[in-house]
Amino acid sequence: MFFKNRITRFNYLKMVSNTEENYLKAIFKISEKETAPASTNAISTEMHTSAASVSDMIKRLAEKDLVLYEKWKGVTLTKEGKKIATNLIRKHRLWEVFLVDKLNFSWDEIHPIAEELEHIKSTKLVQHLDEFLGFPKFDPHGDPIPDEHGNFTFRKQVQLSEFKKGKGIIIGVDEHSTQFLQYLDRLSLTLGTSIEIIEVIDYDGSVRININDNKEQIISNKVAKNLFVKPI
Amino acid sequence: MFFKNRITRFNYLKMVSNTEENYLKAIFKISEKETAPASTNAISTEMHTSAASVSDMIKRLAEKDLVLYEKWKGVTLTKEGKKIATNLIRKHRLWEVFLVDKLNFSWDEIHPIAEELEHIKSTKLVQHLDEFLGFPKFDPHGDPIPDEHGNFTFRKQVQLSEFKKGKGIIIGVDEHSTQFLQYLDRLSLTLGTSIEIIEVIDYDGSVRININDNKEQIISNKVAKNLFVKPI
DNA sequence: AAATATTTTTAGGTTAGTCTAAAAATAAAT
DNA sequence: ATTTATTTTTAGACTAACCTAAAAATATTT
Ligand SMILES: [Mn+2]
Ligand SMILES: [Mn+2]
Ligand SMILES: [Mn+2]
Ligand SMILES: [Mn+2]
Repeated sequence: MFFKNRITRFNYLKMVSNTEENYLKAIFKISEKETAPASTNAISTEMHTSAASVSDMIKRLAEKDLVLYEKWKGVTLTKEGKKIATNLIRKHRLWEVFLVDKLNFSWDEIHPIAEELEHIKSTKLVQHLDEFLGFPKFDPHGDPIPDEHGNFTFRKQVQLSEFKKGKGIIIGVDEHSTQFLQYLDRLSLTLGTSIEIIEVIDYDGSVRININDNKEQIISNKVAKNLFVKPI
Repeated sequence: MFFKNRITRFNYLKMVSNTEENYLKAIFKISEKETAPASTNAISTEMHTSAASVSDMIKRLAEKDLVLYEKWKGVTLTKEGKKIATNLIRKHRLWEVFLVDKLNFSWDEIHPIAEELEHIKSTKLVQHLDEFLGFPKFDPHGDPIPDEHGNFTFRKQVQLSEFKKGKGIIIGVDEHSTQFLQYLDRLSLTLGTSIEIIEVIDYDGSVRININDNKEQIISNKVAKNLFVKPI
């Protein structure tokens, strides 16, 4: 194959498959929670593949300078790898906004579709989509949408389970399963809902709350742990 | 692998890859122009793959009952294969409408993006997209968008090169290359433009036309062949 | 410190989708 | 009717992405 210029050749060599993108995203997500390098096992759990497959893939990614890898010592993303991962997350979350805001999907059914849409390659498409959506900073689950440079908007948020007293507004969820999100709908615990803590029950960590100043409700510790709240 | 019910098992067996979808679409397109079964060579040209690869793939598609195939005799789509192909075309053209109408792309840059988007699987997504776009019947190139049953809207159209006298409106193009479409933009020959034939030049089949009743222009026979016109 | 358990890597194999080269069948030309 | 050209199929090989089973390294218990 012949290349007219260095840039084309460079891009060709850096060509990344959908699968490789997914691995990079998995490593990024693991690195968000842990400071240590991502372990083979952690990646294999996230990707639902065998540890052997992960070892294989890690080598390919290291070969392409997308991760730093030393045998037995786990893996970290390079600048280039991180860029691909955050861009994938950016696309995923923008498409989720599109599905909810424009196509009237509900927040519990969008994730698997965005999982496909995130791999569409055109950068112009992403820019136009971003503009069409009004440059949203958060997705329908309250997760921040990185900008084109990979910078996330931070905001102070607390797990409801750690929120001992006072009022707050639900601004995010830490679990994205359909089951959990539909249960939240049933409890009217959607994003933007205001919550007041009435009582934290010592016995099991359940929380008695007042929703939108008009309905009292007890929610389990597990639910409380998966809700992010902004104190007001 | 264990299946709880017949339907799941059925769908699993009928699982079709992106590549298989692309082959089915190629066969469909060939069959639109020719009544005879699609030849291996025709498919290999359309798919930019070797004839050997096509022979291989054809066997797999026949195994899945998506095409009828007899060695040396070419291939035709089964009902099931045709359904997959038309659905793919439906998705492709709906996404093209989305890109132009909602994201302000121009008609010459949308095809390769739609080539990726057409493989997104959710049928609910297609329904919602269709509704969001106002149930369009034609895409930005004037090609008909099949409905969910695979039925195309037909309309009478003539190649401009066959249109000897009188007035008409441009309603479609037979070539979708960026180069051709950008050239049409330069000539102001976009969809909806009215055209009057002034003269057909015997020597090389060029056509002298009047565009929107205000500009005379000579266009080559090659351009005229690739423009579809509705007489008025 | 040894024994045991866990994690990670290697070895070897599979499938989808591609290729080139060569053989077989069909079509066209003499 | 032969010969020649074209088309199609087969044979054999390659890569990406997966797998299981076994070996090697590291971590945890006793
Ligand atoms: Mn998601
Ligand atoms: Mn999300
Ligand atoms: Mn197109
Ligand atoms: Mn089109």
